[in-house]
Amino acid sequence: MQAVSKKRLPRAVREQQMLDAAVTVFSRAGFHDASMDEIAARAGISKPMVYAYLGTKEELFIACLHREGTRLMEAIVSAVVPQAPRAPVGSAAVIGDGVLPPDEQLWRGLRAFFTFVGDHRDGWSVLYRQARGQAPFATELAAMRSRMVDVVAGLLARVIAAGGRQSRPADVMAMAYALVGAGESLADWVVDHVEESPEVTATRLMNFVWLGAGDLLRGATWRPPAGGYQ
Amino acid sequence: MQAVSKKRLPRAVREQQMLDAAVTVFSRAGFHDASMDEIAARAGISKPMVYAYLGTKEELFIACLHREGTRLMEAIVSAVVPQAPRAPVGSAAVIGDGVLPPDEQLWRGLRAFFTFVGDHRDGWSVLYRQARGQAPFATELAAMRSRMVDVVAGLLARVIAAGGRQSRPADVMAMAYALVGAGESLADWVVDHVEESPEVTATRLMNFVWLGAGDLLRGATWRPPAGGYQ
DNA sequence: GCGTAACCTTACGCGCGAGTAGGTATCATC
DNA sequence: GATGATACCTACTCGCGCGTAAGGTTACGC
Repeated sequence: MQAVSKKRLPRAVREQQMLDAAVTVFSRAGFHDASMDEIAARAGISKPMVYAYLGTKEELFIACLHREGTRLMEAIVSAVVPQAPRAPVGSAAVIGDGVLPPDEQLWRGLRAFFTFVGDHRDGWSVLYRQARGQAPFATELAAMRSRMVDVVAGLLARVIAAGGRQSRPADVMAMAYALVGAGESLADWVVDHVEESPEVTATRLMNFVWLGAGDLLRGATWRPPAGGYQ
Repeated sequence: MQAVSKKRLPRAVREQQMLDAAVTVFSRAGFHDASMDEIAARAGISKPMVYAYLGTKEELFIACLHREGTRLMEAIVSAVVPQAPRAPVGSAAVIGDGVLPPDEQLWRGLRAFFTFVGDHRDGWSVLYRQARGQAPFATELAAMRSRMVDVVAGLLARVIAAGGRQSRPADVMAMAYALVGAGESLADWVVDHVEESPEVTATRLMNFVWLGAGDLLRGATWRPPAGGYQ
């Protein structure tokens, strides 16, 4: 028999096991259709333990959200910033003063992002498919998302400044939103298409975005024909 | 008293009232936390009626999904195609043979899209915030989304062909995915920021996308530096 | 004016799953 | 080898809300 980990384990270890199980189950079933019993079973533990360590179902979900979100952020930041990051994760300053040229920063960020999604499909699902919508979590997620957007917007602003041009904050913000959205959408694509490599996906988006951004930053502007489209 | 619609109403009318109520409630509470009683109450009717007309909670939600999705599609198609559309909604052929130049088509589509979202915030929420994730609806939504992507991809392909260039389908598809994702993301922005006009948002995205696409279609390509980034 | 079909109601059954009470085994340590 | 603490369990309660049974009431055909 040699039972598999029938031993008692310290709290910290069990908590991670529970979170692993929870992420898996939540990502498959969604918040409501996931049962605490199933999560407990998959973690090789009984239900009251989950309540003792991680609290309510809602608190458990938020814990998942936090862990996965932090991991994602860390993966991206440590890819973009050459040395080990010292400043707190998510602060725009970390990236703002990086020594790498902006296009390389962007590409590294994208590659890290798609790599993370490819390696943590379940985590990604929990974050961006489940948390959307459900009232208590939406705000939590929105906060994380807006950290992402700020980082990207900071990067774009820096590119623009480097080109010696002016830019209205609202425009930069919109660009950042669009870029983040494009990334999320392609991430979904990556989740469902195992064969696509993160590198290729990152390069594709980089092309799409950078060349667009390039033109914009050089001052080019598309606009409706003078008469307006009806 | 002159009771407000205490009268009996024909089925078709009641069904629409129920769907209106359902969309509102679902969008606020999410699928699971919405109660059939509340939906019935808001529709000014009692619960068994809902079951009699629209069936199960799940079926009701799908009905909402269909109605809102169809409306969105129709809004876009009828904006892009000059005359009243005759071909079935969502078929790529409707757009493929349009007489308008591609940039105008794209801009009209985007404007119609953001206008719809601005005017039907609840409907949009139901579609893209709730249906994501929940197993039974995800496929339903994915189908609609992929119709959108196909339409956009068709448009892009047409642009490329018009420029006399070749393109690999996978690249076009990825571009379409990115564009749709960017649109969705900006749509969320629009939902939460009432002050932003659909026109402005559409123009912003158009700039971002078209200038990017323009470069790409002219054969420009961004690529990592020869040595590769580490 | 009467049958009948469609509209609409009140009032309930019942399963499912979140959360808990209360108890047992193992470890650490002195 | 007692004492405390921490890891862990079985077996329950209980509320919530989906879905329905059974019965009233209005409109319309003839």
